[in-house]
Amino acid sequence: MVSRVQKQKVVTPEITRGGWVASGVAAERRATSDTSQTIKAKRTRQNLLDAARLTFAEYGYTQATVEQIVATAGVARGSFYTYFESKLDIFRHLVALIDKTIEREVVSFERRHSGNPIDNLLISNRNYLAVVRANADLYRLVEEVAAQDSSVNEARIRSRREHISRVASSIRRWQSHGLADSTIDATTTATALVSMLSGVAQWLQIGDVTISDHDAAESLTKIWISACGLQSGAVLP
Amino acid sequence: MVSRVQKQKVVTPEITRGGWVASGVAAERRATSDTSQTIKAKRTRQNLLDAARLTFAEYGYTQATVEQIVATAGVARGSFYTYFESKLDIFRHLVALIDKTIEREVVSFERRHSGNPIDNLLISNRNYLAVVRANADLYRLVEEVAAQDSSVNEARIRSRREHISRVASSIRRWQSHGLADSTIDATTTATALVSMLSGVAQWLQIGDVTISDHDAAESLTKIWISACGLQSGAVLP
Amino acid sequence: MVSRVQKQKVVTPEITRGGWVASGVAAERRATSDTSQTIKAKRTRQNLLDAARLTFAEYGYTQATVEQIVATAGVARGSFYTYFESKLDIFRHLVALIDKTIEREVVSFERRHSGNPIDNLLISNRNYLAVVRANADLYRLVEEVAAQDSSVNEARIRSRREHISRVASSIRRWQSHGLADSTIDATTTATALVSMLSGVAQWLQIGDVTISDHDAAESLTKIWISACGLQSGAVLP
Amino acid sequence: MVSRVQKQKVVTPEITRGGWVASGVAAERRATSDTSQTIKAKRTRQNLLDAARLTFAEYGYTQATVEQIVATAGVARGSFYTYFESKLDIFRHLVALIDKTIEREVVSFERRHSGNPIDNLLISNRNYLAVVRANADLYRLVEEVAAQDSSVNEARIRSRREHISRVASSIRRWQSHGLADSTIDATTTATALVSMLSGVAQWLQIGDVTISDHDAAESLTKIWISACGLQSGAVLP
DNA sequence: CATGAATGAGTGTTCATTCAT
DNA sequence: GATGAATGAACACTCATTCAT
Repeated sequence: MVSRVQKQKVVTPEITRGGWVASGVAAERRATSDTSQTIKAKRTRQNLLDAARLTFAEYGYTQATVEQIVATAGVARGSFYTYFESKLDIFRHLVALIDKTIEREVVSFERRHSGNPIDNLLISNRNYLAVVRANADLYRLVEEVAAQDSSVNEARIRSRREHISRVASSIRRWQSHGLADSTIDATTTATALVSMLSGVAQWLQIGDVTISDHDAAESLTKIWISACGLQSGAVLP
Repeated sequence: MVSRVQKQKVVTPEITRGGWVASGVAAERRATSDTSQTIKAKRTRQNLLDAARLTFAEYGYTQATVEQIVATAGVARGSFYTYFESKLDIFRHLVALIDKTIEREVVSFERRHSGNPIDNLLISNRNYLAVVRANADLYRLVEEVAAQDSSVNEARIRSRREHISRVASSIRRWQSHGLADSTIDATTTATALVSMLSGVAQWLQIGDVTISDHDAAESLTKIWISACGLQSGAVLP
Repeated sequence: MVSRVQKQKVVTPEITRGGWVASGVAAERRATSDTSQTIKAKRTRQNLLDAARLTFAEYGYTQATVEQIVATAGVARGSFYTYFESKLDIFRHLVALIDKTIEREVVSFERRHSGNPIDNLLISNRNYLAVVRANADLYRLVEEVAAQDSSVNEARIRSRREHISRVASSIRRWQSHGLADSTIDATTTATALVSMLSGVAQWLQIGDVTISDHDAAESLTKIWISACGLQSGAVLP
Repeated sequence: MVSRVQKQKVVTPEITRGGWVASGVAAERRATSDTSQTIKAKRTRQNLLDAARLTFAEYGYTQATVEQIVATAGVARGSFYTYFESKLDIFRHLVALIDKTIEREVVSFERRHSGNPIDNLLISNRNYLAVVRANADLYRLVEEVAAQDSSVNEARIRSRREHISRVASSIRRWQSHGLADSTIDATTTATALVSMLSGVAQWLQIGDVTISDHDAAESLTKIWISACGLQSGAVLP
């Protein structure tokens, strides 16, 4: 599958590193702008990111226009392309920021090989819910853009796969230490639990639900524990 | 008096019994087409639905064009509007067909008040996975379109809410018969389990996973059982 | 929330200070273009106005296409919408220019409270015929567009009503100074005379008539004088 | 200038009697339907004419659709073309009916060579106002269609020219009998008076005016008399 | 570096007219 | 003669992207 979102006006595409490369003067500037960023430039770039986020959140990816973004950012239309290749590009940058947050807030706890598994689980679930809720506006859009662009779609799938994989590892670790039910299939269970976690996280935003993050994390973790047959007092060495 | 010069493309939505009503010339034809449909007309309509499904599946909603749909269906461009108001309209018709299937294949088992709850659960979960898998192409698109159209978005939310509500009812029924853990919150648990179910269902399609529907249904049902503290031998009167 | 999928071509008119306000991307550009206009921009805009006039004159409003206009102007299709909301919008701009001319060339003489009424009348009638003849191509189209768009229709009616009203005032002023027949009804007579004036003005263009503007103005003024019973030597103080 | 309204789908035009000729099965039926009209056919045809009139009056010519007409008439879409060549064709038939009425109600009085000229004038003016008022809905549309179709435009011009010509003849006849001012130019005066008459007639409809037909006819005739210098007691032999 | 005018391919939708049934 | 499904040319309008100034 090839990205179809950026089809407009791409006249002479040149392949590099498996993707499209921009041409034109703004592109040349972008190439250098990574290294030499004045303070003002950084601020403009950030303004655009903030504006894009607001605009995407309000109108969705497809309906949002570059014009709206630059108007919100208070810069000229052409300046957008000084900092970002395309509408899709700025969206990917936005999503990348969330991924970093997840890595920082959640993954470290999932991976923690020591301490009380249940405590770690509760913390990571709680943080996950918090991060997703804080970025709910963008999360929804990932689904939208994934349907339109293969690179975003693949990134989304990869991210989910890694999440499942990390959770499956944890389960196997627990099993190997006799802390979890050894009869369950780690991958299948991880798939179910990750689906549950992210599904609930998103539903909390859009469903207008009365469940608090705190209660949700408690309940999810309880289900998680019973699904894995985790021993409550267990501690990893 | 209202300006009529700019009538082209101006959609004047009028609400009736909770839906949209068509306006314009083709609309007048459509209005009567429900009652008096030639065999040929029915065939053309079905061709368009099939073609739309294929096209949407391949290109996504946004990228798919009416032109592609009619080309696939082998009819003239204008014929599309003899049967459907718009691209969005045909999409909604497509989705409505799935909803009917779900109602038929799944809901009846969820609602079943008698028999072995676990057996009913396994059947309904299995059917749900099958239906979603069979319609995975469209399911993905619902997310995409929901981001662009409020009516689809609301339908999606309503559908999810009802699903959760049905499951919560089941849990409460089990609890009242002493078959399930009475300490869990029915709604929260139902939210988690429904999220898990639909999350897994979709992931099975897009994740290129090796888990079979059968194994997935088994595992999900097991988690479901343990989450609710369902007694394995239990039978509703 | 409102459906956003069908946004293409959906015109969402919002009333402000008695006019239409633009929406959409090009509209945002247009909004500011009044204040900050490059020389190049001004030229392009004028090119479009000129081209539109030629195209409308040759093909009529309905039959003229934006494509023809931009081809004549030598600009890209999209540029049209940088400067004008729609085909109707550019038409209204064109008509507004004539209205200004009429105001400048004719109304001032009608309103003149001093001097020889007959001289003022002759001048204003002569100028009116000249202005209408010079803009005959557009005047015809106003009738066409008025049948299709209420705002143009209302503007046309308002304009005529004001014209009649101005003439009726003149007649009353003459009557109050004893210069005109006091038995005639000012409004009815004004209606007749204005109808005559504008009717003749248009007929001179389309009727392929041999009457010169000069003779026409003389004759019309003579009829006007006799209809009002104006004293030939009369002078307003 | 060539008619541009009927441009759609005219594939193989054949010229006859200076116009376009229809092709296709409906056309063949039309060819014979003039001679062999069953009662039912006549009724259907009349229904279509009535429906077209209502539809045109409400939506204007351009905005009215054949679909609306047939829906109002309660016949099938295809049946329209059994009776009329095109949308334009039915419009011309409608206009022709008015022309006949004018001929019957007005022209005979204008042409009357005997009796009191002033009485004849008053009657013909009164009738003219009445006829135009009764057909005001269509009269407006003639202007609209004339801008789009040369045949209607030419018919309109011819009609006006004949009107002026008839009035000019009357004036000359009066002059030759010493009943009217011999110094005025008959054609120029006729042009002015006819413009006044038809201008007022239309304005009475659209201007939301309080002047009654009766008063209008009186005033117009008075102006007419003074413009021609008609002797009040004069009688043609 | 910023600007904003210019671009033009692309899209959904309309509707007069035809013609198989 | 009636029907109404099918047709397809035509059109207004959008907006991501480019590039001269």
